Amino acid sequence: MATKKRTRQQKPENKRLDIRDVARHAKVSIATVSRTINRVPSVDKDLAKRVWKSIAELNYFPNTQARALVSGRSRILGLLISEITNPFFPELIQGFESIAVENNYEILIGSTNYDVPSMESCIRRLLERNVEGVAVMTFGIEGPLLNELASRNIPMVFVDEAPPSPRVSTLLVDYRQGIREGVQHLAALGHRKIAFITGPLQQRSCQLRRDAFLHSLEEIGLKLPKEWLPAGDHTLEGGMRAMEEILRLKELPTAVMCSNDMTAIGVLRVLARAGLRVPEDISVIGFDDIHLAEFVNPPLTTVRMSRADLARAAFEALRIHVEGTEKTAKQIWPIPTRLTVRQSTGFPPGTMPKLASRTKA
Amino acid sequence: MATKKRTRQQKPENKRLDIRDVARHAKVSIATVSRTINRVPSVDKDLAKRVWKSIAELNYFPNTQARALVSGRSRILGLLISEITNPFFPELIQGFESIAVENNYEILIGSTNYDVPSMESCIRRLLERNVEGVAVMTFGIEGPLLNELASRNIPMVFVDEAPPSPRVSTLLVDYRQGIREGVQHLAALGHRKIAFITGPLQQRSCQLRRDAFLHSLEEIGLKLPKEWLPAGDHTLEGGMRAMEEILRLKELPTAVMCSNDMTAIGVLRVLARAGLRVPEDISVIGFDDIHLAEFVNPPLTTVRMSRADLARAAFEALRIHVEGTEKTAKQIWPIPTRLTVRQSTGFPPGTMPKLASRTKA
DNA sequence: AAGTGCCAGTAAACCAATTTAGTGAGATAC
DNA sequence: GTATCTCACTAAATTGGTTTACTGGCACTT
Repeated sequence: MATKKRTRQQKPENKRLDIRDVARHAKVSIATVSRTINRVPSVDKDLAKRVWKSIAELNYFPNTQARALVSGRSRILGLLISEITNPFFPELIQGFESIAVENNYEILIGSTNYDVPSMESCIRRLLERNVEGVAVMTFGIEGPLLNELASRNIPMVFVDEAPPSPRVSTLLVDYRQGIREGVQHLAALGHRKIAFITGPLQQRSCQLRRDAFLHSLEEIGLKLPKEWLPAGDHTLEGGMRAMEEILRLKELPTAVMCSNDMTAIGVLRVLARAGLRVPEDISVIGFDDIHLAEFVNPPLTTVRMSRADLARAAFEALRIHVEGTEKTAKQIWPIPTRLTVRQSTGFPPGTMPKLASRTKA
Repeated sequence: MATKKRTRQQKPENKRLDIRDVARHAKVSIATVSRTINRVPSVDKDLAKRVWKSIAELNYFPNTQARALVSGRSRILGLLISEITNPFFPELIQGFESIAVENNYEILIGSTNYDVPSMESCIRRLLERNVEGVAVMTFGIEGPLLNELASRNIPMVFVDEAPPSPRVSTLLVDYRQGIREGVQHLAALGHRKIAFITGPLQQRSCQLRRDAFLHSLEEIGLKLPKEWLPAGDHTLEGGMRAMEEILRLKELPTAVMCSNDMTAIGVLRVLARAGLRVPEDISVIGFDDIHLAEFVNPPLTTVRMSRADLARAAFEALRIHVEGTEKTAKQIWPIPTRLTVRQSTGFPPGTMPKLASRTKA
């Protein structure tokens, strides 16, 4: 008998602090504590003060699980990325996390590792944890599980991809601006032979970068042999392979633009091995402006896309649907890009014969 | 009347799938569904089959929050790191996450950003989400909130630091082995003047690396002027500053070892700027063997500490306390380190006069 | 044929919060 | 002086699972 009623009588010492402990301590009801915590305005000022004092004294904080269960809000957002070891993503995560945490959300990171099964398992994990929204920062809308996210009406945000349902937003990046600046920068230096190493073209973002490049080239009346448009895969190794491919060609470009910085760093590496100097023999431009770009040799001229902006836009796009009244609309943001000139770009070889001559060491 | 009982009668269409939906569908009791899901062995085989079939057909999965609430187990582990943009950590996260996910845990990442207030706020977040264990991969045991973790008896694991309570394990890294290999590698090449750039010495790990270096130097009878032991902070910029400091000295070392790879990459950068060639003019060794080490110019000779091993050890150390019967013991693992020789180390200048001569371009 | 296990099923307690319906006290209206 | 209206408070239902105590049916003992 006594043991049966134990739960309400005496605390099994190691128990977590309860909302009813606070209520008891502040000598008010449980509901009043709840209302105080949730800042319902009707609570009497003096009572609220007493409650806050008790909360502070007991060092209490509410149980997130219980809260999530009853309110139906997990306060968790999912963040789907390609691969955490690609330096672009940690910078993105940092931005997304800080703004999420500021707003009392926790984030769950899923790395799709560029393959569909891992992506499916990521999405399942997110579903099981009842995420309130998902920022998809990796490619691939395919897959039945993603449909499940949509069918559960979970808000999502994609980059550059078209939303397949309501409560799904798209973030548009203005690749044109930055890439045009890059091409014009090269052209102004005197370059006429410019190659471009693409990313994995399944990704819409990579198509858009390539198209922006081709468009900018056309604008200034330059043509591009199709051998000068090799495909990388946004990894360092892929950049190395693509550049090796270019080096095997009869006619070399005097400048190479890359779909991202990791590719460009791979390019730098291959050029250094081949004994070609950057920028004296060949100029290189990256894309993203990852932290590392400033520290490679030579420091990389690159198109900057602010990860902080991207993260913030992604969060706000989600918030509109998660918290707001906006239940059906889909929103679009334009993320700007700008060229950052460092030391991997210079005059093409031959134009300043006294200072730079093509020498293979 | 009718509306009052609605909840149990008809579903408000958009409601989440319930365990009782499954029970109804499989024509068994709720308890049986629960037992089946949790693989209680006493469940009748045919019944279990029916339940699994229903689960699959309805595409049901249990509500994690409700489960966590009643079972008292959140299946969330905390991972405290210094800074996600330091490439060491993404690699660590990758390892820790993959093993955690394999075991049905989710991880919550907290970046302490090298300052105590952020660390406190991270710990508070972890507490609020009811983490079952925390892997502390950054320095600083101080702070009342960390005591709170300990006082709540939440299992933790530290690297190189002494546990302040039971249910707290320590991971020991065998710095000696790898660093000795590095020093002996340099000595074998002919180096006698070796500098060492430390990390932030508040961290026990950094002290240990430094001590391992000093010990190895002593072993082979070399002395070190104290100007050759400048402090970095494990960032690239810190490495640059420390190397600039060394370059201002009257007598230069012929080799520099670094407390981590980011420091070494900063060193390479400063040396390149100063017109010193690596390894012809000066040899450089890093520590960690981050992915990037292979791709800098020249590829970095470095001491490898497997992030995967570290992550696995951390997870297992936590698991013992979280799941196991081991309620009070503290465990210790030895994580091995080995030298990886690449191209940033070579003979000291002057020893092979025909091939390498000290030239400042 | 009665007694004893052994399982599966039922119903209810429980976890820690939110939220709704209902209550009671004080203020205002008539 | 009583009726009515606020408004803040309390009590209880609810969320979706797990778990326990209890019940009932079937098989095996003796």
